[in-house]
Amino acid sequence: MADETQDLAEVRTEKLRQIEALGVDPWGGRFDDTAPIGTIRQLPADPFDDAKPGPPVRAAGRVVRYRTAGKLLFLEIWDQTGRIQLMLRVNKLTETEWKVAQLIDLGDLIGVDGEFGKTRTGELTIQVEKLTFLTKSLEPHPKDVFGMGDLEYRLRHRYLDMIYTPDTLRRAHQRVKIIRTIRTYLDELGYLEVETPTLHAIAGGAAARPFETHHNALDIPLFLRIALELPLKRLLVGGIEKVYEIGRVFRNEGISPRHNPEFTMLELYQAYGDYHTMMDLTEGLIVACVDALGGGRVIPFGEKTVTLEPPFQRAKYADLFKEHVGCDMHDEAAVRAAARVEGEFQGKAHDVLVQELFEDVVEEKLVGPVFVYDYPASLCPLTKRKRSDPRIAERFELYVHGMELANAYTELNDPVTQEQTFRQQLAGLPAEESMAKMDEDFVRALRHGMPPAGGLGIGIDRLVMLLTNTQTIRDVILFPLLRPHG
RNA sequence: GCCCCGUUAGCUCAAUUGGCAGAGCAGCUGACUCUUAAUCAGCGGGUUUUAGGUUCGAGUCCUAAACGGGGCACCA
Repeated sequence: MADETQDLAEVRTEKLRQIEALGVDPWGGRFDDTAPIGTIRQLPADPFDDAKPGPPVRAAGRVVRYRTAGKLLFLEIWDQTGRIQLMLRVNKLTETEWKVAQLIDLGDLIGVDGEFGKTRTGELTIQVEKLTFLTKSLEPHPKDVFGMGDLEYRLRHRYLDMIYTPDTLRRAHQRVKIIRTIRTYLDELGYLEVETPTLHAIAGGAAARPFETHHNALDIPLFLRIALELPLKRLLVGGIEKVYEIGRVFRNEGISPRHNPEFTMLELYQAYGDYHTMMDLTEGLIVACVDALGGGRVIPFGEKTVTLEPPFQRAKYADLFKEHVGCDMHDEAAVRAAARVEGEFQGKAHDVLVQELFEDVVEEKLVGPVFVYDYPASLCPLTKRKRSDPRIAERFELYVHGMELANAYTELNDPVTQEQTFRQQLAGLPAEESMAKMDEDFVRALRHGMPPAGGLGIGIDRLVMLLTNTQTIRDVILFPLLRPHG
């Protein structure tokens, strides 16, 4: 049959026809009451002995190895809890089952009933008494065992990556565990989880280019949200005193190991709190996540190590600036001089230069975890100013190894100041780059009285990167954005 | 948007100075009732990402494009 050149997929299609010809459905069906392979492997295993059969088991999974030995056939099947070897013997199966077994390819899905035990060489094995074919794989799978090398191939075939790169599936499970831990933690503190719109008439709450779309019936432009902030604050006005949302936000910007155009944010707001409230909460939340993963509080991150042991360091922005840049952040002449040394563009507003110096000079030195607090006010249009120093906003960011993990404010609840900062362009920037867009409806909400509050945002993807020792955001998002490819 | 690098069999990778496009795994045929990265014997498998160019001759050199990676810009 194969004396002609045949595509690998054609060979599989031919086997599919042969399975059908044996009266077996190659696409399978309901197969109940299987045990996870990981559970089966925990059962007591004795060498096979027909006089003393081992425990009966039923399993299903994907065939990842196939070895023939004459009238014996060894397979391994995989499910997300593990792998196990199957032993098929010609005299234990029906003629049809044995013929079907000869037509199995790597990647096919099968179900088995049999006896659990050990082979002579000690391998945990199911000796198969009944073989149920569940699904034919018509495409060849990448080779097993050595893993997959090409990142593009892995990303474009994530389902294969999940099967053949164990870390990929492990990270997907850890991500779920982290998010579930966050929900449980906040729920127990009395926070109410809500869902707010992803389609916004004004893309506010952050400074980022939005994705644009259009609603046909209303004939209006709409934007995918770039932040969760403004709807959640309206809920504070409405009386939900502790509120949070975990949701997707969209920013029409560059892609990098730390940026995906759509990513998952946690934002939460607590009435009558402030940014110090949020520091304590952030610390508790992250430690709860670390503990949930069960790998201890000292975790590897790339070549480095992170110690997530509370209390985290807390450092004033101005002090760090003074320490690493070498001058007072409020000293305009000195800041300009320092900026010149760093090659920063002159003519920018003072606070912009301060922030650029901070990002260029200070950030990389922050090992963390460290709460950096008290930011230059003009960079923070949604943040309350310090009563004692209006140049300073009550904001913190949490840094770990130069990565921003969390961002929090004492929320600005003064509608007059809010309207001013919305109208005020950040000096030196054109209108479309303004940090915040005028949202009159939001200001109106504030005018009805928003309680003083603390607010917090955490980039979930980056948190998962940190806690799962992953160096690229593409590997904590199952389907990161790629350019479509034939 | 800019700069640098990569793309060879289903998968992972070789190919010297520009000189016959190869290996392992996977696949196919056969042997084998305890294998396990099985083994043994044999057989197939390629528009070297694409389109041009230079050359007697291009996987290799040149130009452009596609896709990807890293960096920059953007990302308060």
